[in-house]
Amino acid sequence: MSDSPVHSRSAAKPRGRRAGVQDSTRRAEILATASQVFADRGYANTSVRDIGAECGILSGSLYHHFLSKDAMLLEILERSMDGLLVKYLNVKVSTDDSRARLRNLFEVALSFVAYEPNVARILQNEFNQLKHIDTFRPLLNRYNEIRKVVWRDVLDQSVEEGLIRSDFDLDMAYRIIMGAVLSAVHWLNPDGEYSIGQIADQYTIIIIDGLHS
Amino acid sequence: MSDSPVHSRSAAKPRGRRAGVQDSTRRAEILATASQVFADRGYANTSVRDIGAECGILSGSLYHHFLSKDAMLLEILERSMDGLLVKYLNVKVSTDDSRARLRNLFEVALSFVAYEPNVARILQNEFNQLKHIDTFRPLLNRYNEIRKVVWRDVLDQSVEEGLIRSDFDLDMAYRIIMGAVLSAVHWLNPDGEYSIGQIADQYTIIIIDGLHS
DNA sequence: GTCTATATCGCGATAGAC
DNA sequence: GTCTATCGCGATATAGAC
Repeated sequence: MSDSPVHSRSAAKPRGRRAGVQDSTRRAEILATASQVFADRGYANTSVRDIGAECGILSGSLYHHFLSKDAMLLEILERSMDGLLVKYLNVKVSTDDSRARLRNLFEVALSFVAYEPNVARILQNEFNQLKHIDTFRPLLNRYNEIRKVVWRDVLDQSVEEGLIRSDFDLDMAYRIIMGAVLSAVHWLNPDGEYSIGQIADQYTIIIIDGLHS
Repeated sequence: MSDSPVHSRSAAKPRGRRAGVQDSTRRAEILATASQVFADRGYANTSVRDIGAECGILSGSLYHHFLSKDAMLLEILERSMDGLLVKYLNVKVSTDDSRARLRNLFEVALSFVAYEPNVARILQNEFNQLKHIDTFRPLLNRYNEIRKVVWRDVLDQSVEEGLIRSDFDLDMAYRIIMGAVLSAVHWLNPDGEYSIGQIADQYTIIIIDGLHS
């Protein structure tokens, strides 16, 4: 591709990385800062000037690293969702007991909320609008895989293995559960009164056993 | 009407209402349309030109009815939250049985989501940013009253009356429950497979009895 | 009550110097 | 890799004719 005339020219540049090769340093720093600002103010309310200011550079300089504001958000969300999917799948194949499997799913989800709160907040607040925009459609595949291959599959397993009653609409159960889990973005604090593991236990209790005395 | 000359001038205007007296007609129509657009595209992504277009008028004409775009959103949310609070309080004082009281709270909340979906979606997507903006602070009072006077009080009652186990952190229970209920904005359809009452029953089952078989 | 016309501002993005 | 400078556009809001 591009222009190497004879043999040469070939090793002249770690630049021209706009396509997607990662710096792993400055690029990642900027994305981390941008995540925070997007989460705090909302994507539409955040200007590239805001992001630049938080990074200590001017807005124009951001375009050396990224093609557009949209591209920044897309990269932030894609990376995080990929990591989340891997952790989910790991739990799915490595946990035998039905109740423990569900509990560990809770723990993965809650850890995501606790340790990538900015991404979690962006997804909670904006995903339902982003998913209709062409640029962000790649996120929908990941979302659907998490929904179907991870959660819905595990819920089906739980019915088969006798943990969950068979007369409850599992699509509704899934929606209620995900709503309960994702809403933790509004209050979960990794340094709070309870550990993530303890909170996963509480979710397991309320969802499987119920609150009755 | 307008200008009948003789006795006249005294009854010349239902206008000059900018302060807050309600038309109940055009004003309400515009607010209903605006709610829809705000919910669909997000508040920050909606221009006053968009709202005008959906109403069949030009953006400048909106300022005859409202002081600003912010004022439109505030009025939409205040009205709805006031109505919701009234319905909640009615359930609280009129239901004796502990389990039924909780179920009826679910039904009020789910009806709100089903029949005022635009407001519910706006609140779900934007409340956490709006609550930090001075203009929208009046909403926080209503939110806190719903949280404390309605839900938290009823949960306390439920423990006292023996419905709910006493070893569960009720603040966490409240947050989990509200997350589960509000997430219904993403899927609840009043003409869907289940009635609102049936869905309230399902919520009661999953929260009180649990999903175990 | 709506339209015409416009003021004023901040946005995303670009080009080229350094 | 960042800055200087700026383009072109669309945003909220206003003033006054009709």
